[in-house]
Amino acid sequence: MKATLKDIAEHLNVSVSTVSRVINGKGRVGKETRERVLEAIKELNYQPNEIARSLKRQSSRTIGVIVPDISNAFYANIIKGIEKVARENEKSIIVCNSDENITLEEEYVQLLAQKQVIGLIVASVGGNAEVFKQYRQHGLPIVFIDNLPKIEDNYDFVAIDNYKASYKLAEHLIEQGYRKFAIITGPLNQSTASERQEGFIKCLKDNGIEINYKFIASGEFKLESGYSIMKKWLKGIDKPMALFAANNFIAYGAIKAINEEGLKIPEDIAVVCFDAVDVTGLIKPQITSVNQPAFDIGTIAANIIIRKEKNKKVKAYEKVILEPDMAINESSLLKK
Amino acid sequence: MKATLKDIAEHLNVSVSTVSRVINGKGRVGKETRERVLEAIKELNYQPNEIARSLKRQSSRTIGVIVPDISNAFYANIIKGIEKVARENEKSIIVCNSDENITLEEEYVQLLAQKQVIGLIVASVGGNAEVFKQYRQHGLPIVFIDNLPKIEDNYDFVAIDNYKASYKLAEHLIEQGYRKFAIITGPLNQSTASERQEGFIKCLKDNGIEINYKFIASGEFKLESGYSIMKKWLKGIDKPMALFAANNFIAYGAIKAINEEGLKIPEDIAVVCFDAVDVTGLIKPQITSVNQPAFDIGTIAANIIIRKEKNKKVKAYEKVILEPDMAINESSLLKK
DNA sequence: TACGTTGGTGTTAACGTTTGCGCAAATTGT
DNA sequence: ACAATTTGCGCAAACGTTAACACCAACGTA
Repeated sequence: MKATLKDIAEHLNVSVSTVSRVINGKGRVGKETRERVLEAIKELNYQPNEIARSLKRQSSRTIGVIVPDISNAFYANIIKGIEKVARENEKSIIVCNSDENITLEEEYVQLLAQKQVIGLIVASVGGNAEVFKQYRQHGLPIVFIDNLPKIEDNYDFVAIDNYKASYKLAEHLIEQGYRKFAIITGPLNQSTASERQEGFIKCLKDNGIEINYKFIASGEFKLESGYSIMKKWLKGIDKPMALFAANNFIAYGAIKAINEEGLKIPEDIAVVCFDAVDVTGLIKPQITSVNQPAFDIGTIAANIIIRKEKNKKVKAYEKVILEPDMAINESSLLKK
Repeated sequence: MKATLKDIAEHLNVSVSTVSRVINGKGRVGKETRERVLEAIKELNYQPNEIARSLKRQSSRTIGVIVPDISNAFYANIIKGIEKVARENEKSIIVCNSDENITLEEEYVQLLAQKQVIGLIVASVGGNAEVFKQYRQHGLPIVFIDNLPKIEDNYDFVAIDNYKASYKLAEHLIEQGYRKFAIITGPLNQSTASERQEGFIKCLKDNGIEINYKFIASGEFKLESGYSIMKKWLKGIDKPMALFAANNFIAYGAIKAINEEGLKIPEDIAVVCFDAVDVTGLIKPQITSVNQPAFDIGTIAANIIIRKEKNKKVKAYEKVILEPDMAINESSLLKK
């Protein structure tokens, strides 16, 4: 059906290697032959078989990417960043959705390894990196983004400074006059959840503010978690005055609960979180949020992979921690 | 570095084919040998080279997907649907972002064809399907989703009935008492844009409502288009009373303009559109919208590919037009 | 005349699999 | 006890490429 090198070669009565040389522009080929080959390629609509090439070259020219949720704009933008760098370097990417599921994530790691990807970029939902260990040992470069699983030896990692970012959010709330705080984080085995919580608490301690442990909860990074936890708290007599949600979905859920209880943001209760970028511009209230440079995280991670593949012998590990950027909005602004 | 069949074979003093047979569970292998092989596979952490397999099998077990924008939740959900079916059938997917760019789209088609995908699912941004023609001829199954490029012969296609959906939106607005309409669509060479416009206009005509052509504009499917076009209209003395935006981003932009001009939705002007699903639940006003079953579109499209690959001889083409589903919200509700 | 050079091309061996074929040994049936 | 069958396994070809190597012809140079 599809034309192969052999078809072209036979069609022109030359050898396959001659055709191959024309296509790759390597080695010598007579001018006239070259033109005849080029013509035949067009005529037969020849497309090189990338699978065969990959096998021969021992490189798939493909980067594997695993994220928890592709429909989350944060991850979608990371993917776009990766894709840009990949394109520039004539690589392509395979994206897998772990659906926040550690088992699925592991399956995908295996799948991608079998597909001989040149490297893996993973926003892992796992707490440790045991699974990744053996693949690394066998020479598969792995770059973690966003969440950093615990692992003994070195690793490549790209993320923002979650600790510092949360610290700054707390500072902002204190400055606005809030004193009674609540925290809803994600699964604490994920560094994104634990570091954000720790940074926030540290700031409270540094400012001599009492930590109210009954208003610290760990759920999933999902709307439902934010909603149900906040709902429960608001049913009590003692209510928090300012909420720190560890990601956007938790915040959305919490705000929904707050609205339902008829409370006002930010007068009755303030809300701050991570990653609440609003492409529509229509979300009310606009939320104070640390906005991660998702696209950049993607490009940086991809560049690490590219560099590693060019330089296979060098076994250096890069840890890139970006400065957080905070957008202050009405959800936490008491003073004008 | 990585272990191959040969490594295992040598390690055990058996032939490669024996090892291969154990792995694939095909052909006869003695019980004891099988166990020894299985053990060695674990010990050496053998992972089958999927590239070599694909070459030999003449199938990459991979579905290619091209969408205009992965960070649009609509496409992200389509991808999730495709991925689900792919997983169930032991296939994987490669997702490409055409960025609403027809040139990039064509590049990706070629790339995916070279990667020997078993089929292509494309939400094309092009007006015609010339590029796809030759690939189809060479036996590559192609399923169009969402937008249907013009093409002479048959094709596989999955989408909702855009014409009918827009007709229903118009009906709803008329029923609410609106009489002066504006339309902002996307590029008219895309069926998604033209059909939506036509369906809406047809309903107006059927109801004897005058078409105000100065309030019909075609831009891009982007926020900026909705914003600038609406802004211009609102600067005039004669203003429309109800807007039909052909997709969510156009609507967001238009609403931004409406808000800036201090007009009230839906009292001064109503807004309806396509695909304004709000995962946050916080967008104000909540928009009346035709919500496409994105996930289903994905699963259906993927199933078509799967079927085609099982049944290569059969050359049937499927056209699946789903019934539209409309969510009526405050952005168009005058009466209580 | 002979000899290096170089341009153009074909031959061949890989890359890691899968699989049809064949052969010897083991098992079964008569 | 001998044929017929079954079982277990190796051999080798193939999938579509690439690239090291070798070869021949034509040419320039000593």
